[in-house]
Amino acid sequence: MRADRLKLDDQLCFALYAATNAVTRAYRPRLAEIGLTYPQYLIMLVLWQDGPRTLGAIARRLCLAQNAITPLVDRLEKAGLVTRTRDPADRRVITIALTETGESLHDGAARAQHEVKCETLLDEAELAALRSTLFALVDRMKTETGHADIAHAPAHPAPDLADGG
Amino acid sequence: MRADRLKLDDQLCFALYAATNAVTRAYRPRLAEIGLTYPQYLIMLVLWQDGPRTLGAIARRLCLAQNAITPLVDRLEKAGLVTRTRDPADRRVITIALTETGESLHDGAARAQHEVKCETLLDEAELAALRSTLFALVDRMKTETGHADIAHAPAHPAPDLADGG
DNA sequence: TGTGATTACTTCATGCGTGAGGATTCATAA
DNA sequence: TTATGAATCCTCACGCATGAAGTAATCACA
Repeated sequence: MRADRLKLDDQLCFALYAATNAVTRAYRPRLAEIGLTYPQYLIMLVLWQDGPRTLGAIARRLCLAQNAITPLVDRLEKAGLVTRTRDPADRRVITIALTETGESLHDGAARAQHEVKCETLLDEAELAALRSTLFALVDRMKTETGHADIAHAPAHPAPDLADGG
Repeated sequence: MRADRLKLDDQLCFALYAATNAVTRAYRPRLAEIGLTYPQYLIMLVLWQDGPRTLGAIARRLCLAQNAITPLVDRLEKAGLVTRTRDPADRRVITIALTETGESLHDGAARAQHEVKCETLLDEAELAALRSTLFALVDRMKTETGHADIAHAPAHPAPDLADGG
């Protein structure tokens, strides 16, 4: 075995992959209680925080391609959590807005988020540090790779020192 | 809008999710050149580093359920990169081993890994720090959640100060 | 006015990760 | 020997992310 051989535990990508899987797995059963999957929860987060948004705006916010969002919104719409409205001024655009039912799920989601945050055993400062390191990495990778669909998304703002599961 | 409202950019989970997606996207076209997807690359990493392993051992190493590994190995086998051998002593067990072709892909993978590592714009110390933070998080989440299939996997060793894309 | 490019969204095929369920094999002990 | 339980792997259905391709509406501009 050569010395310059790749090692799994040296890979940042694997650390990220495993950590993301672990956190998502922690969310799964808790979000299932309020009828959400994890990516659906991310869309709800955008709507809870920002209010009604177009499909493209949601995609850019989550650093995903639009065709990843379409079927998620389909399911949220079927579940009665959001509405799709075509903009009369520009009929290409579709605006996604929360229904009252969708709005009402916020507290249950906040409980799930709090529980997962506690499971990480990280304090607020550690959470904030890790978060900002990761968002900075995301911003660099975004401009480097130049993925057509998401390259022009705005950089992540420096988040304040609160929350974070 | 209430003050205790969930905010997307406060969520560690989203930072992880976005960072993992970004890094995986950076790998995708480079791994495609040698005919691998990203999860297939992870399996190859295990085999390059550890040598022949059972299907269950690979799953535990990658913190995944076995049924996630089966179809990956199917594709690697069809591509002629690995072989499946049933253990004659315990016929439940299937050992996965690299073929010469599979072995020969290491250098191309190392090149992809190096390029992605450079794209992160992190130096070795930063890479190592982030990696160990994330692996520590993984270990805590693993024991907390107690996912049946992966709970008893060995803890990640402290990785040395080399490499890491 | 009309032509071509662009934008916003959708559809489809492919590969992945999860949970539920099943088949085979092995270990243990009544 | 047979029954019980556990271990190992596979199959299937579902939801998600990507790339390629398509549709419809809008914009730029000659």
